[in-house]
Formats: sequence, C-alpha cells, structure tokens
Amino acid sequence: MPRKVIETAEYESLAAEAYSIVRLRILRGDLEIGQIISRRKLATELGMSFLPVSEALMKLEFEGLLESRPRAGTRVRIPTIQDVQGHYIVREALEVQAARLFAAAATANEKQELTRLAVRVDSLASQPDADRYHYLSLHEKLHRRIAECARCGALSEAIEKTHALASTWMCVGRHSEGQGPRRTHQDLMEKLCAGDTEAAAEGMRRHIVSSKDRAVERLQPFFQMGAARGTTYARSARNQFAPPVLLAS
Amino acid sequence: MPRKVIETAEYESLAAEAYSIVRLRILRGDLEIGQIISRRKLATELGMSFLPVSEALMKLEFEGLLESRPRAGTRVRIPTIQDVQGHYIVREALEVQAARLFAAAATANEKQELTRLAVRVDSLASQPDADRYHYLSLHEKLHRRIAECARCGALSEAIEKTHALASTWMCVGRHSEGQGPRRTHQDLMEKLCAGDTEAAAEGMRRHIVSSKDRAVERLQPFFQMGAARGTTYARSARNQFAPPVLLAS
DNA sequence: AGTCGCAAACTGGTATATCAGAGCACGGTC
DNA sequence: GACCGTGCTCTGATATACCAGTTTGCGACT
Repeated sequence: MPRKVIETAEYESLAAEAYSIVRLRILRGDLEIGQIISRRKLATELGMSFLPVSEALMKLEFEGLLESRPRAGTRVRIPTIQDVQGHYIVREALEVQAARLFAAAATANEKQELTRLAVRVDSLASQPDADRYHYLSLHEKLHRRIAECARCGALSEAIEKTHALASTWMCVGRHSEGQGPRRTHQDLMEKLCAGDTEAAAEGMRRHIVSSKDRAVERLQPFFQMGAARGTTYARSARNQFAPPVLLAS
Repeated sequence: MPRKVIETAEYESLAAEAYSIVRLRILRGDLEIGQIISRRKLATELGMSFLPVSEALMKLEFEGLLESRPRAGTRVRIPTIQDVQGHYIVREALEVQAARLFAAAATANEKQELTRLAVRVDSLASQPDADRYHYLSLHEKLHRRIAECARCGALSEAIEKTHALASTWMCVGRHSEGQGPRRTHQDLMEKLCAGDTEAAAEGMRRHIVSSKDRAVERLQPFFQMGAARGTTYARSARNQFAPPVLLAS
C-alpha cells in the first residue's frame, strides 16, 4: 500500500491531503475544465481509500470547483456565463467591503508590503512563459492579504472560499499577446493606500469588474460546452480544448 | 434496520436527509449552542449508517453551524464576538449588493409580494409566543426572495449559505419584552421599492447593521463560554444556558 | 450506413468493521 | 484536601465490501 505522492507537508488527515492535492491540480491546470475525476482511481493513485478522496471531492464541489451527479461521475465544473458573472458580482461585494476596511485599518508597513507584492504580481502577469500556478498563488496571496489587513476574519475567509473558483476561470484561454506590461494591481494598491475610504472601494470595484469582463471573454468556448450539459454527461466532457495559458487578471 | 424519522419528503440520498434533519434541529433550537452531537448515536437514531451522517455534519461544519476537532467531537458552534461581527460584515456586503440589484431588476408584482411578506415577518416578530422556526423560515424566505429577485443565482446562493448561520445566532437570548410592534422589515421594503438604487442599498445596510448590534448584545453570555474553549472541549460544552427564545431581527 | 437496444464496466452511495487518539472518572500520591 | 497519573470509554477517521444507478461500446436490426 504505497503512500508517497507528496511528502513536503504533513496533513492532519488523509482527506485534507487529498483535498490539497486535487485543488492544486485544478489550479495548476493538470485537470482541465470539464475533465472527469474518478474517485476510485484517484484513491488508488494516492494510496488511500475511497472515503477520504470522496470527502475531499465533496468539499471541492461545495466550493464550486467541481460538479457531480449522484451515480454518474465528478468533473471539473463547466460554468455557464451566468455562473461567471454572478461569481464576480459576489466577489465584488466582498472585496469592495474589504477594500473599505483596508483603507481604514491597514498600517503603513502593510501598505508598503502589499504594494511591493502588487509589483511582483503585475510583472509576472506580463511574462508569457511564467508558471501558471506560481502566478495564481501570488495573485491569491495579494487579495488574501488585503482582506487580512482589513482585520475581519470572517470576511477574509469568505473571500478565500470564492477566490479559488475565480482562479480556475481566470487562467483559461489564450494569453493576449503584445499588450505590454500591466499595472492593474499597482493601480489598485495606489487607490487602496490613498487614504480615502470611498476611493479605495471604487478602485476595487473597477478592478473586479474589469477582471470579470476578461474572464467572460476568455471562457467563451467553454460556455457552449456547458450548454451541451443537458444531454449526456461524459460525452460532452470528452471534448478537448486547447490547454489553458497563463493570463493576467 | 428502521428507517422512519420524517417521511414528509423524499431525499435523493441519506446524507441529504440527515443534513436537513440536523439543520432543522439547530434552527429550531432542539440543539443548542455548544451542544455536542455524536455521529454514531445520531446514525442509530436516524436508522442509517455512520457515513451519511458524517457527510451531513461535515457540510454543516463547512457552513459554519458546527465545529469539530479531529477525534474529539462535534458540537454546535460557539461563536466569538469577532465571529458574529465578522459574519454580519459579510452579510452586509452581500445583501447590500442584492438590494442594489433588486431595486433595478424587481418587477412590481415581486415588490408587492415581498411587502406583504414583510408585514407577516414583522407581525410574527412582535408575538412573544410565536414558534421560533416558523419565524425563522419566514424571515429567511424574505431575504432569500429579495436575493432571487435580484436575478443573480450566485449571489442568492451565497446569501443562503451565510443566512442559516445568522439564524442560529439571531434567536438566542431573551425576548425583549414590551417593545411593541416592530416595523423593521416593512421599513426595509419601503426603501427597496422606492426606486432609488442607492437608497435601497443604504436601507439594507442599516437593516443589517442594526441586526448585528442586537445579535451581539443577545449572545453576550455565550462569548464567555467561547472564551473557555481553549481549555477543555467537552467540559465547556456541558454548561447549560437558558433555552433560546424567539426574537425579531 | 445509420439507429436502436442491451449488457458489461464503471460511477458514486452506503453498510460494517476496525483503529488511533481524546476525554474523563477514578484512585493513588503528596 | 488538592493534584496528578492511569486506564476505560467514547469520538471521529479509515479500510474493505457490496449495492444500485449511469454510461457506453458493441452488435443486431432497419
């Protein structure tokens, strides 16, 4: 019964380990949108039983990254265009709230730290050959730190839960080339640090809305795939799309 | 192997059935804050196996109604004061967004329907002897319908997930007597239907903030209970408080 | 050649059994 | 009398086995 897939971290339960691994694979792009996941095969591969894997996938489904039908199968969620737009509306509500609190509560040190982080995020977004997961981690960290500096645990928790979903959608599609270096996150941080609460909120709002527009545009081919969902389950999932490419948000 | 606890509804899985039952019991007040739940006993009682129950409790924990420690036990969550305040900050963000969309998208029929509903909610809140769960259902329905009329599935889903939590906290404590009839929700609906987007948003913001203040006040005795959480797990949960009483929000 | 139907293979869901760790009561010690 | 250790009991976590429903490929039929 082999039990070595990753040994960098010690998890408190097998289910937690499986959860991290699958989540990583989705964000990394190893598992593409629509790809089917077999709980049994995954369990064998990870050297654990069916139950922990099942529990992990259930949690990921609850977070919106996966979708499953009772006895048919589990696959990486294929969003509809309403899903994506709605998701960004939720994110807008949460992160604007965070921006407001951030502007009021963040210390000078924190503002400096996050501004530096924003520079790294933007520069990574401009590199077409950057590792997708590396970029995502950094981007997620920036948004998470903003929420944390807002001094509200429940809010940052809620944002973290919605963010993984955004990440998977954000990275799909082709990298729009020749756009030159981006300054999206640096601009955002400027607004957040200016000291004006409402300006910070408005800055975040625009940031999210423009992310939404890009995500919608990029996911276009998948929406038709999602439309075929009503018919068969696995047949539509077999459609193969071009592998996802890193893109800025 | 007896299988009859409630037979009013047919569930697609045993886990879904267990989820509904436990959720109902928490909202109803049969399970109080801090009370310990044994998966095995519950499984026996419901006439099903350990696994579906486990799955149901896991989902409830994810929603924030329960808390568990790996091999120690599961209990109804004892919030800290930061938990409650943070939770209402999240709700504020989401529901203000919903109010904004509602003001723009709701039809005249829907506005009329929800205004009537608001009257019922307020009148039930004024009755000290009203059934707690009945009131909660109606209150939840009002807020859910507002979100639904905002025409954004992801948003109403997010609100629904956060709302059950609020419900459990909202009902704890003693009914503040002699306050006379409330008009909280009727006032809210007036703002939402006035036609001005920003006025609607502001009206919802105030509604949530005042709910928060009342919840914090009412949960005061439990916060000390939560503070003892660091020491022993079960001992602090054994503390018995006065049974919860219906109260308006 | 296209379509329909059937059966094998696979899916997730559930039951039972077992394991390791946490809580807690009891009894001994200081 | 207060404190600490020890062991019993109960908790959730996991493995294995089995079941019912879904998918799908292959073959027969039109």
